[in-house]
Amino acid sequence: MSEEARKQRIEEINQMRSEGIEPYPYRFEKTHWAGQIKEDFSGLKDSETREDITVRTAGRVVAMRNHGKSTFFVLRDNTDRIQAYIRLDGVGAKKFEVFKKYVNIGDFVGVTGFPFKTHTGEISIFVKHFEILSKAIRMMPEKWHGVKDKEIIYRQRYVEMLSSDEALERFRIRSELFRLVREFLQSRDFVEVDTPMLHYLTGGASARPFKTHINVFESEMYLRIAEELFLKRFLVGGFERIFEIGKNFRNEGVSYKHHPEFTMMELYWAYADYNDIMDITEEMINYVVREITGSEIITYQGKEIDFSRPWRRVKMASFIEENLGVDILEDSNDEMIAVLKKHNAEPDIKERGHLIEKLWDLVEHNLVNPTFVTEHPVIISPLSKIHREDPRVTERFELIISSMEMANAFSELNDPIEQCDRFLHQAGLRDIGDEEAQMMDQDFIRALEYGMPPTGGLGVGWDRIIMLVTDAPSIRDIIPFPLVRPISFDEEEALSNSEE
RNA sequence: GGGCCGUUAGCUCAGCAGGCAGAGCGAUUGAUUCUUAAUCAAUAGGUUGCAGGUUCGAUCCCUGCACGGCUCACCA
Repeated sequence: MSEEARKQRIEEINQMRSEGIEPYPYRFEKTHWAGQIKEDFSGLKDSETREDITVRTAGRVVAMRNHGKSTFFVLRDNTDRIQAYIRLDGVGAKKFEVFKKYVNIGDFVGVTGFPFKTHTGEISIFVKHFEILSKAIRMMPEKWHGVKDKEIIYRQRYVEMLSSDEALERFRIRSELFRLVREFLQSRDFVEVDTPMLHYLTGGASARPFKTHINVFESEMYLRIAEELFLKRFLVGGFERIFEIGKNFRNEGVSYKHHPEFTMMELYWAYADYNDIMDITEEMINYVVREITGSEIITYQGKEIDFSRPWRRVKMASFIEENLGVDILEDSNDEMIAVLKKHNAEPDIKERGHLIEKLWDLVEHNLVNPTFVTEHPVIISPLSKIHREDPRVTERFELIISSMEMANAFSELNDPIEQCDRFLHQAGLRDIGDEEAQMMDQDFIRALEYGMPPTGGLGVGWDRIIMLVTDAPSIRDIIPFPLVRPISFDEEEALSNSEE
């Protein structure tokens, strides 16, 4: 039937044109948003009209209640919904017929009229003129349950958005969050820069990259897994406070907190160290959360998360030792393997760094409130400076909230000789089959040889913060168009049903 | 990749110990000039995800596949 309904709509459109009505006109001038009208005229008394005022607004028709010679319908725009009231003696018999015949739920309509409040107290527009602005030929989802099918929600996000104010709000918050982050950083003299997404070498993180190929240079390329190494070249060049917000790509698993394409922000602050970065991270995330949710304490998936400062700080080695009784700084690999075996979490590669990462994974889920985990061993931190007081660890922290790693930061290693050694160690890992180990980047070393100021750097996975502030259970819920398994359009149409 | 669950009308969902496939919304037609999940009357709408098997007969039982969700593994 949907197919039949669609054909009927197409037939209607032809009919409209034959009557000289354009179903897809070019523009409409709004004087008010729906939300504005509600706000501006909230003071009206029931049944009060303001015929002296003319408002013009437009949106999608999301509800229609026909009464014969009058009709109530609801327009939804990007601010709110507003009720409109059209009646025969308001627009004339001819136009009223056009409305009844051609305006359906789902169409975009522009109206001109005056504001009034109904007997029952709803601010509405009394329609004097209306224009059909765009005809929809597919049927809208169910009006109060909306779309629940995850398949439609992820593959046809526009359908979720057009039928769910909550979905619209979720993505509005996403945008608002990045606006707040920029505002926060710009007010502290950080400059937004951008670096390439196509790399000949991957670095700055441990992850498997997506491979691609560039025809002009007949060379293999990778989509970036981090911004880090290019941003540091900015520091060599003379920038002192920079940040970049952009997509990174990691050719790895998908889970509620992992998505192959995600939005990362990196920030570099010359003459600062990881303690300064910890402070600014705390301040920035606390600010963003407060601005968006209005509170320092939020509920995420039924759990309370308290963002009030200062945040807890724990040393990685102490935290692991407290929870698992193994010392990642002093105990032997065999001792660590024994503990991992007990938890059935032995990694494939029995190299010390991997063992430490594995042990960490076992305890990470114990952290709900924002917690800085600090002083990571040197072996798993190839881009961090050695700790000024303990040569076994680095000046590094990760921020954990709700068992998710939200940020990673360190006093950036700027000693070119040592950086070269660290890369060599990573290269050794690649040789023993670690596809995630970093590649030697000789141009980056060369850049460091020209001198980079002491610098604190930070990476934040904002997608996950957005999950928290929107109470979204999965990262796919806050990425507007998440990656989905490809299926042919025919199959997809079979799912949403319709078509040819 | 493993385990569990799911896929029925455009949407949200029922259903059947194997026996002509249902409701609400939405759509169409009609009535209705203050409704708001409007109301009332009528109509249309389905290869029950796909392919096999068992059976007189399968939406239902079995197998395989596709897609999705959760979870474990993997992974910042």
